[in-house]
This record gives sequence, structure tokens and C-alpha cells, in this order.
Amino acid sequence: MTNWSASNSEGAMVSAFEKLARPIQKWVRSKGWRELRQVQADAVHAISDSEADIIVSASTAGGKTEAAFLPLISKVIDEPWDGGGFDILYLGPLKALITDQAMRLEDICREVELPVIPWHGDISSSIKSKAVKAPRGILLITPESLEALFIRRGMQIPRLFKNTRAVVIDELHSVLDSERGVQMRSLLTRLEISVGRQIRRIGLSATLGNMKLASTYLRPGNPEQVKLIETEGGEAELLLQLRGYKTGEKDSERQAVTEEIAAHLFKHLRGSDNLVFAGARQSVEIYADRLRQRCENERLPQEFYAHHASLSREHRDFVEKRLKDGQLPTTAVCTSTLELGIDIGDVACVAQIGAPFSVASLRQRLGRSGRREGQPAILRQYIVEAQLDSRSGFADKLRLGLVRAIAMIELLLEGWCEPPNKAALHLSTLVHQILSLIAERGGAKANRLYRVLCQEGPFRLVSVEIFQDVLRALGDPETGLIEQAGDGLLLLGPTGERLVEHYGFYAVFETPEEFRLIHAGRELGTLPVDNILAPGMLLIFSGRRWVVEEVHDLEKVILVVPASAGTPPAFSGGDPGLIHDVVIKKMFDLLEGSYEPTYLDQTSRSMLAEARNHFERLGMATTPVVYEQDGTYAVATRCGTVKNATLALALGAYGYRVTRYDGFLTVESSDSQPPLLETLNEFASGKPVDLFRRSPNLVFDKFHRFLTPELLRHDARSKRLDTNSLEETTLRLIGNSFVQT
DNA sequence: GACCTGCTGCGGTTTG
Repeated sequence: MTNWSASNSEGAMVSAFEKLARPIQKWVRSKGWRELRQVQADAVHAISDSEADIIVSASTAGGKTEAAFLPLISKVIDEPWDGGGFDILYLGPLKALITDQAMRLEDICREVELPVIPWHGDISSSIKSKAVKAPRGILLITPESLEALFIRRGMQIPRLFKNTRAVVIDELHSVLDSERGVQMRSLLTRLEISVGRQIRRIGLSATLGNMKLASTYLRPGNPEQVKLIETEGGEAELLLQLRGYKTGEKDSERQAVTEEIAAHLFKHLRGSDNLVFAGARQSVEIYADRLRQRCENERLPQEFYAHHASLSREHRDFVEKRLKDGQLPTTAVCTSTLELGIDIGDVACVAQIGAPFSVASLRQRLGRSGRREGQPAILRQYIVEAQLDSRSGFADKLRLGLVRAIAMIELLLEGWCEPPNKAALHLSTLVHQILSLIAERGGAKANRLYRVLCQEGPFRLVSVEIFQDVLRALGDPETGLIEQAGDGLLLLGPTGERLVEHYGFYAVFETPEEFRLIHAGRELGTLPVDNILAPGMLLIFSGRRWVVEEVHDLEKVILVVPASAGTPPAFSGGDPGLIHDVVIKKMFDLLEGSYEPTYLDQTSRSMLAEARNHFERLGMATTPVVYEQDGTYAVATRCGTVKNATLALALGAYGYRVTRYDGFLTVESSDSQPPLLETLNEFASGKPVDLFRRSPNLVFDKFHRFLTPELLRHDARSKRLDTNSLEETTLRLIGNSFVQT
């Protein structure tokens, strides 16, 4: 038999294995495991010996699920409680993940007769009503379905969860700072208030950038008490290459470069499983088309497939299955759809086309490769930059795409990644939770709403004044979301009723209306309605070429048949990404330094040299504001997106025309504006600026349309802008000497 | 200057 030694570094006398319930020990043995992994053993001790909140942080396929559930299920078996209710609650961000995890848990629970209940939109209502009638076992649910439980069966929440011992939050890193994460934390607070006690929280996550902040997200009131369990080291060897390409402005020149990159991918990826992250859905379609064409031309079996959110579930399942099976070589050209979530097995290589938006996501993507013992992780980064001529723009000359890609890789190698931003108000989601909380109880007093959501829940930055303004906006007869009864009880108004009753209410994020694309009765996927399509038009979609046959406007359906040519459609633009200050700082280190990464190819190395030359010629290392030509200045702000946008908006309020780049602005001024340096000097002296003077668009999130302009400005200031940074940024730009003039 | 994620109850029909 195996040697099950005590694996706790503190020298626990009892081994982790011995702390597991008998049937669970039997299950572990039946798996043929030689020993528990370090995270698993640590988690067994932590969960068995205390009631502490815990974060288990380990790479994909590191055994986190077992680390949390083996001891939790053991507790349910060894210390049974009477009275019914779900024993363990699991929250997962994806339906596919819930299905996957339910299968793994069912395997563990088979011998112990503990029900495992997956619960999301695709689960039949009969299974759900059965589970509600006799609740026990492990409930695996999405945040949206839990939201629906609160709204539809609010009164039953205490009965369902009175005996729940723990809530396991999977993929914690993916919900840290998002609207969806705030919703989840609000629901967990409401759950605890509903059952009248704290429920232990266990977060599972890939490596997090900042464990302290993650603890604050897991248990806001008491982050110091959160136990952290991390894997040390064990990182696979990393093989890296960055290839640079130059293109002219003509379509033919761009296509030639696309062809070159496709040829390189084809040569190196064919015959194995790989992921190509192409950045945007349109670009996914283009590269999938080029790669498939190569297979056809060489009469080889097809192994390149497109994968993004607009493609049909059926097609996506097919691609995922092919990757997971490992039988036939498969390369998925994808967006972030394949960045996290379900296990698709190990891939040989990860390719990234264009600079990524965050180090965190680059790290997550790379984690898909090199997971097998002794296998290196491989990253192939492709960057396309412009051919320079006399008319070349600022960003082209500084090669900002290339420099950002290098900065991201360097930070990845240093082990850094973006921490979550914790300062936002999240007013859109606050509106959602106010309506949901009123619906849960059929009515609520204002002070209770404030206590539950803002004092005990996640909206702690919302002051009483702002909260009252939000209630007033919702109660405005024009809006009609809520109304006040004689005794001060807040109820849903007619509009509020309708909104909450519709199933589209449960999610806190918005999705645009789309056409369904159909060929021979089968749905290929969906396209945003802003594409203008008419019969006869050619299209590339799902990596293949089509011609439009019929457009049914009312049903939002487009019928297509195969064609021999096509162009990729436009997909709606999303939110611009927020590049972190640290990434920009790294970009400037690269521009000012002479370090040459060994992973650059010849073209990218010469382009980095061009960027450094131009930066030096501009003199921006010492003079952050330089005159370019025709009334245009270049400004090296050295700031990430938020601070850069703040300065851009401030200058815009004074009438300057401003263009934003990573770490830079260009500013056009005419005679009607004061000299730029004078304006910067005013900002630096702390003179208040009305950032919203030119009424920029502030409606970004699902429930923003119910808020007043003033509340929208508060929300924007808390997340997209940093008003306090203006003085500091501009002081750095003009230098101390200038202040005295 | 981008991507991703989610969804109830009820009425109708079919089947055992």
C-alpha cells in the first residue's frame, strides 16, 4: 500500500488522508493516486480543522476541485446534520463548467449517496422543482440562476440553505472585479442574512496577482482571517518567440501579411493540438479561413476551426470535443472563449496575434500549454506594424503594439499580473440588486436596503447620499421602477414589475440583439443586427464562405448557402480595454532602455530599434511635451488607460482635439485655445476642471439608463476615470520650474 | 482599442 505520510509542514500528527471520511478514502484509493497533492493535503487540514474561509490557488488541472470537496464531503458524511437543505453550495461562472464539475463530483459521491445537482438555464424545471422539494447534497449553480432563486423563491431561501456548510466559488479570479462578481458577492451576503449566520467561503482560483485583494473580495469584512493555500513553483519551462511583420496601407499588402502569418502557423501547428488567440471575432474568421484554405489546397484533412461566442453551441462543442479527445490534431482559432473554464486538455502551443490587453489574460492563455510533465509551454506572439513613410502617424513610429506585446511578456516572466481594481461604485449592479431585494421579500424599507447592500454587502463605497439619489431616480414617475407605500415600504412599480418578471433580468450584463445565420435548417451562429446584409452578399463565417439567400428582418433570421468567396462580417465593438499603469511603465522602460529580449525575431528587433530611435529623436525621455507640427503636440503621459483618459477628457473640455495612445496623447490646438502648457499648468495647480463639459457618453452598463446624469458621472469617475490623478500627472509633465511662471 | 459570461414559468403537445 502507499505511504500516506503527514504532509503538513507544521508537522501534523495525523495525515491528511486519515482525516478524510472512510468512503472518500476508498474513492481516493480506487483512483490509484499515490498521494494527495500538496494543495489537496493543505486544504484537507484547513477545512477539517477550522471553519475559516479559504482560497485555494493552483494552476489549471492542479486538483483544486478535489482539494475543496474531498474534505467538505467528508464532513457531511462524518458529522451529519438533520433537517434537510443543501449541504454544499458551488457557484460557477459557466454552464459547461458546472456540467463538468457535476460529473466529477458524482463520481466521488456515488458510494455515499449524496445527491449532486447541477442547476442552470439548460436544466429542466422538473429536476429543479424536485430539488427544491427535498433539498440536500451539493448544489452547483450559476450566479444568474441563484439570482432567479432569490427572486422567484425568496421566501424559501432559509429552508433551502439553513444547513449549508460551505459555498465553493470556482474561477474566483474571473469574477473578482466585474459587475458579475459584485452581483455574486451581493447574493452571498443576502444568503447569509437570510439564514442568519455566516457560511464559510472557499474560493478556487488560478494564480492570482494579489492574494490580499482576493481575500478582501472573498470576505470583505474580515480578509485577514482568510487562509491562503497556494502551490509553489512547478512552472513549466517556457519557449517564446515574437515575430514582427510590416505592412503597407493597401488591402493587398495587408492580405499578404495575413497570408505570411497563416503560412507560418500552418507550418508549425499542423499535426498537433493548438490554440490561436486572434484578438477579435473578425480576425478569428479571417485566420480560420486562411488556414482552412491551406488544408484544402494541399488536399489535407481539415484541422483548423474557428471558435468564438457568435458561433453556434453545436459547432463550439464539436471543436472543444476534438481538442479534448486528442485523437485528431486540432487547432482552434479563437477569442477569449477558450481562455478559461472547461478542461480541453493540454495543447502543444499557444499563439497570440496582436498585443494582448492584460498580462492576466496572457498568463491564463499560456496556462493551456505545457501542462504535461516534462513538456514546455510554448508561446508564439505575432505582431503586425505599419511600413513607415513620411506620413506615418505617431503610434506607428513608436511601434506601440510591438512595445506593448514585449512589455506584457516581460511582466509575465517577472510573475506580475494586474490586481483587481477595488474602487468602483458599480451603480448599474446596485440598481439590479435593489430591485432584486425588493422582489425577494415583496417589499423593503430604504434603510434595510442600504444596510444589506452597502453596509454588509459589496457596495461599501456608496454613501447614504448617493444611495438616496439612486432610490429617487428609480422612484421618479417617469422611470416607474419603484414606488413607496404609505408606511415607507418600497415596492416595485409597474415598470419594475415588468422588468423583474422577464427572464432577461437575472444577468447583470447586457447582450446586443442579433440575427441568426441558418444554412439547411442548421444554425451556424449569430451576427449583430448592425451588419447590413442583403441577398447575394458574400460572407465568411464559422471559418467558411457563404452567400446570403434570404433576410428575414422580423424573425431576425438570415439564410445562407455555401459560396467560393466572402468577406468577414463586422461584430459589434465592445468596451475598450483598460491597460494598467504598470504595463505602460514597462513600455517606457523598454523605449528608454537598450535591453534586447532573446525571443525577438529579426524584424521585431529592428522595429524595436526604430521605436527607440524615434523616441530619442522626439526628446521625450527628458521633455514629456514636444511640439510635432501643424499645432500638434505629443505628450508622454506615462499612464495607463484610466489616467490617460482623465487627462484627455480634461483637455477636451478646453476645446483641444485629443487622440489617446498607450502612455501618450497627441493634442491639436488652434488659435482659439490657450497655449497647451498654460492649460497643463492650470491643471497642475489644482484648478478644478469640468471633465464632462462636452457631455461624453456615460451609459455603459445594463441598468445605467435608469440613472441621472449626475449619478452616471459618479459611476464613471469611480471606474473609468481618476480625477485625483490629474494634478499629479500634469505636474510631472510640466516640471517644477514651469509652475512658477 | 476587445472579448466573455447568463436566463423562468407556463401553455401547448405528445406519450405511456
